[in-house]
Amino acid sequence: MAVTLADVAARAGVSAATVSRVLSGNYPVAGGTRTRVLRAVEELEYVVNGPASALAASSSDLVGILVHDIADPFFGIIAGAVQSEMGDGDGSGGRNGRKLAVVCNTGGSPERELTYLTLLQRQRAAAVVLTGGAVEHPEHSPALASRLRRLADGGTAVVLCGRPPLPEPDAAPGAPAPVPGQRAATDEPAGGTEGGARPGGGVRPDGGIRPGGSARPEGGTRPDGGARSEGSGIVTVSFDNKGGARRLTEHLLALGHRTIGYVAGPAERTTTRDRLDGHRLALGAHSPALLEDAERLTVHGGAYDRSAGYDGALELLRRTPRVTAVIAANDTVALGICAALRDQGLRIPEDISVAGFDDLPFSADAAPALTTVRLPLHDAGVRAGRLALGRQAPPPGGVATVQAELMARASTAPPRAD
Amino acid sequence: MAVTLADVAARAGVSAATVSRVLSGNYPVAGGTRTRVLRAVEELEYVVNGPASALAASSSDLVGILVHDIADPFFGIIAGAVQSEMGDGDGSGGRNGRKLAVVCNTGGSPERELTYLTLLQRQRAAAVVLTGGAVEHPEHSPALASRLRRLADGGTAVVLCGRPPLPEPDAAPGAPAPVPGQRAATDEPAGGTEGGARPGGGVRPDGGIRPGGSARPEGGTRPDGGARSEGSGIVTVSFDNKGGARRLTEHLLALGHRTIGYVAGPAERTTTRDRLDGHRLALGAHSPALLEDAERLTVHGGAYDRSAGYDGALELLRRTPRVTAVIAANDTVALGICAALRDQGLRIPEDISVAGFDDLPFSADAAPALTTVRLPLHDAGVRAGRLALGRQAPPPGGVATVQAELMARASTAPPRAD
DNA sequence: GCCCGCATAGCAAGCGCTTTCTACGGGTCA
DNA sequence: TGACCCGTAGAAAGCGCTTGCTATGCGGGC
Repeated sequence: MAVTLADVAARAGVSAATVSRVLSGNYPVAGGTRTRVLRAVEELEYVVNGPASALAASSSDLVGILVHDIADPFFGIIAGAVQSEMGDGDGSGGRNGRKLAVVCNTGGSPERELTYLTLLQRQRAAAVVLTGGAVEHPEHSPALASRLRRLADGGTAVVLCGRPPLPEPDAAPGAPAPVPGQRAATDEPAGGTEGGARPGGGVRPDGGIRPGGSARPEGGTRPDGGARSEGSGIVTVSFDNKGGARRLTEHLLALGHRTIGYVAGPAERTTTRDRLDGHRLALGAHSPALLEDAERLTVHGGAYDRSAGYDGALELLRRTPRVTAVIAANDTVALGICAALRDQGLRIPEDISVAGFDDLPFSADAAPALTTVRLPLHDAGVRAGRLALGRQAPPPGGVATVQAELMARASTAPPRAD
Repeated sequence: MAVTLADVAARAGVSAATVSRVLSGNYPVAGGTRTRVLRAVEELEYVVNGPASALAASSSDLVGILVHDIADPFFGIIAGAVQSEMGDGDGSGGRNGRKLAVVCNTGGSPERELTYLTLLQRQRAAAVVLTGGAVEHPEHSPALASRLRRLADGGTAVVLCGRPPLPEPDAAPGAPAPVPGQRAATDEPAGGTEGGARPGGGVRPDGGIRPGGSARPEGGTRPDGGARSEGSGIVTVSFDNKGGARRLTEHLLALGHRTIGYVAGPAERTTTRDRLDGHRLALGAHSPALLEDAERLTVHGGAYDRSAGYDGALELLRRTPRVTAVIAANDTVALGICAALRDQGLRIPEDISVAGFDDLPFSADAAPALTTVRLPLHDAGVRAGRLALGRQAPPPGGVATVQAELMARASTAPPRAD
């Protein structure tokens, strides 16, 4: 670990400053000098000290990706896509060439989500991408929103992918503390402290002055500067869960189903709610009567996993043996449902239809191939990645919505005619 | 971002040093002072500056987990397990409480693997866990080994999970030649490597002073302290791919199959080779004649994914229409094989048996339920995580092997009697 | 009653890098 | 020919935190 900038400088016969400049490539350095430095770097196998560099530059090349369940391909696909955008897209090769995109597994726990966010904030991450539905909780949601805004204020790009945009920080603008109960601007000294503590006054390159409550992180010093522009600097790539769910249910209705079970995900997830909303929208549009039964035909699982589907299907069958179709919270749940149904001696789709959501890779291979709703997860991830890096202009209003497409396959068919 | 240690110190009416000590909890601080500091931290919503802290302490709480394909549950499960071990196991809440475990997606590319390793080295990561089979390449392997050893020398714990241990750094690969004296430490317990690697000698904070001695078992302030001991400080949790594959083939042989196709993974992965070895071992043990056919009955896919299975199965069928069973590189590939077979009008297992490997969650839900070999991925990940943090003593010889268990299910049956 | 030692807290010196600001040589424009 | 400017490189001041060493206050042993 010993080899430092100074070592390289000595070897190349230049000053540390020059080496630094060669490495970051944002300052003119004569060709010969550059070559000499590069060779010294090579010979000494010099590797920049990230922390030191981050400290001095008050920025880092860490990008955090938060996922609910890393073992779930849904998140894996998104995360992989985001990560694929982190390379040095501009081929500059400079220090800002490559970001260290890291994925953090929250396990669906709001606390861990917050913990990771703190860790990321501690590292002064360049960007944070939160994937998957948000957890709606009267206590957690405001805490999360406030932490995200604090991050954004600190210059970290925040992107939400697969969840609804943050609610407006209602009331009094100008204060970074958006949440009512949240210690109102108590510590507003922040600005003052800064000024006072620093004898050097205006030396601070970025945050130093920042007049008023301008939420916008500093302008050009740091690469991500210009791109984000919406109020909070928090952009969203949301999924059309509602529309997709609606189309799926319409498909089932069109096939003739009238008693449609629904094995939903955890009630507090926005994804769960949105999909359910879409489902009921379709039901209601078809006939109010159907809507009345909806409640009874809905079972909430504790997670988006296989066993939730298995158990949910059993419960559904117990409550309403005559269901002719079951919609799952997602494809994984659908697989569990299929298993349960088969164990009960029911054939799919002859005796009962099953539909999933997401169109994960394995869905087309299920037997029978699963009818589902395709979400362009990869594309969404790519987009989120670009947004995070400021390589793409944020969508108007800061929110982009990606569409969901019905994939009608073999697991759904008209109900038996008996 | 403005609030610094100094701000907190000012607010609490103490010095920055004291605040630092309260936060890291490795130095006696009077109760009242501690409370005051903690309150100030609370009020100012202070968040440590990671880079600064890492720079000063020359250590960080980053732990990198490298995976080939983040969208593949195989890796997701391992990574999730590793990550689950990163919490503050001792509940100390101190700075060393929580590590930022991040997963990096190499996409199976050796270059990206190296790139990530550099990035991690740059961050002075506390540990690095490499998961999944290694890529065997005359150029890449030495480069990787050398980089890993450099990491280890720099104090980063390196754990290999699911791949064979690093070969001995045998003589004379002229290159930036890794560490001459290093190997000697093999028989040397603990201290050797550690002490030698640190020119600064007594500077290391470790056991340093720690007055008061809050009887914490873990190796001192800095985690990796004494735990790793094998020569290079690189430990391995390897999978018994060979044994598992062997048992799987034996199962098929016992059922009566004699023409067994094999859709393998990319040829250069150690996982591929090991599984194939196990397969052929079983074949050879049964009858040399079978071994002769093995070559012709093996198809290599370009990846461990569904389409490799689909295409591989088709190719196999083309070459040898009379195969009665097909073994897949892993479960995902098996699914692709099943799809192809079904598309060809073959029934599983009546017409042809199919077996996978890994026993991923969806395998039990496939139709028919997939016969496969179960690898305790979660356990292995947990173990790797503990090893990485030095929370668990390294296994003798630095290598632990986890066993594979045959899961005979419905996708395999005796061959048709025609 | 004095001195020693212990428990606490502060001082200040860095950690390795970035980034002004300054220095300097040579070419250019009057 | 002299004042300037441009292109380069170096000196040095931090970035915010950790930690060895030092200072202070107090209780107890002789």
